[in-house]
Amino acid sequence: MPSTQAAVGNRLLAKLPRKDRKRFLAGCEPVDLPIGAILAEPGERIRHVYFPTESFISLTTPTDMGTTLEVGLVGNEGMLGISLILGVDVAPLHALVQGEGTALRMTKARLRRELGQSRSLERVMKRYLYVLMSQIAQTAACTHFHRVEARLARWLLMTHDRAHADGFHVTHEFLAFMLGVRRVGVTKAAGALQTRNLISYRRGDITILDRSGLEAVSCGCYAVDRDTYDRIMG
Amino acid sequence: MPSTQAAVGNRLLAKLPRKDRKRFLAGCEPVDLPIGAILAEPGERIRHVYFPTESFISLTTPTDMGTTLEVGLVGNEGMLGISLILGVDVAPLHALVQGEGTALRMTKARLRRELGQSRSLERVMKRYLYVLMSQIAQTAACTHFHRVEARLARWLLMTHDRAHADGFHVTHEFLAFMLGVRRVGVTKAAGALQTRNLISYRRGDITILDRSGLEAVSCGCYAVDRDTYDRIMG
DNA sequence: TGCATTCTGTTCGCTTGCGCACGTAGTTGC
DNA sequence: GCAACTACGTGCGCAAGCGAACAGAATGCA
Repeated sequence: MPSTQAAVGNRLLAKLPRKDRKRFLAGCEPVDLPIGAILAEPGERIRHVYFPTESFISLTTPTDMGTTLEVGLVGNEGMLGISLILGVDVAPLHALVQGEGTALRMTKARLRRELGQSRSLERVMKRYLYVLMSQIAQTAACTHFHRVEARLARWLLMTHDRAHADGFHVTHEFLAFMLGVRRVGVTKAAGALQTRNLISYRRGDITILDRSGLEAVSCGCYAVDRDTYDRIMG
Repeated sequence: MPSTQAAVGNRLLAKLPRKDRKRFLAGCEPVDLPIGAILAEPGERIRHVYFPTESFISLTTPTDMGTTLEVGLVGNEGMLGISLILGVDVAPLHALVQGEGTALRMTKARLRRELGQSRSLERVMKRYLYVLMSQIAQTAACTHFHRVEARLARWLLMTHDRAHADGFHVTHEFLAFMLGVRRVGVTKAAGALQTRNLISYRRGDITILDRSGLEAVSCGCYAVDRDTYDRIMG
């Protein structure tokens, strides 16, 4: 994939003016992110930032009892390592590759230099941080107030947006991990969605059949997130 | 209160170098924040930033069904309106004065100018944003996994830190609103804490009797937040 | 002093989700 | 072709929290 293509592949970078983008891309290294890879751990140093093109990444908070909750999802609409823009090179969250595929990667040092040279870059990254922060707050409320089925629907829609395909691989076990519930809870919720012909799945392969149906089942949180992104980034 | 005192009154501003702080304070206006005042609503324009000195402010996310969840708490260790540092003058969260008292206030325009003149100011604000973001993520997990009693204990500790007194005014009804649970749930949890002599309350007046006891009852989230603040800001 | 209001305590039946355990069907590997 | 493994389905009793309703106690105001 030529680098101009790759730029368009990440919607954040696509927003940069042509000249800035060209220089920025020259400092990026294309990488393939394998599923399950851990790109950041809370409290640990950040070495690179990642701009997913095909891949997507889950941001999770671990808790005392070993449970986990996904609080953010990063695909080609965003980036990983955004806290560098705040001058903090320590990761606040756990980052796990959830959908394998390509991404662009840049070193911390290089990013710092780029930020000094492009106001547009700084602007885009700042705005994205605002969106991400809003998403985390929304997730906090959603997780508390909404039922597993609605939350699952939201998760599927968010993932669908970032997966560039109607089907993707994810087991009930993994979903339970992300949603912070039991595997059985996911099995039930997913079964209900399948019965209504909104999705179909088979041994880890989930296919989205009816997006608008899912939106109806999901809580409003999905729409809120999307609107926030459009309002701030658009 | 003379302005140098007021500076020390807010721990964020206290971190500025003497010269920057002096100029910054000259641009601030001391205000009294009455309990219940709404200083920001999601989606609305931000006009001022606030640096609480005695007062403290709840950050909440409203949901579709009229319920609410507190995702952050701002006292003299922080500020309200931090999103301006990201170049977005639209409030992401609802801000409600929870403890009345003094604060310093600055207009959006003036803050913009100050940010252009003081790298220290920018640095401090950026780091605080990181802390706040971490706190929101932590709250997401806490709210989902921990029982009302533990969450209440955490809330009381956080508020105690910001109230500058062992006693403060808050009803079960209000607490329920913040924690996103029924009033009855708060009554039960608070009753349990009172039975163990950790707190005492009477018609809206809560007094903290045993901080370390509360820390034992609370989930680890309180300690996590405090440690993050110290690590990043200290 | 009396009445309305605010705040707290308690009860009842119900739903969601939990932990645990076991069953079953595809899939992989020797 | 059989064993081992992975992924999904189901059932059980249990606890937390919900919605609704009502009762009592403290306070404030007329």
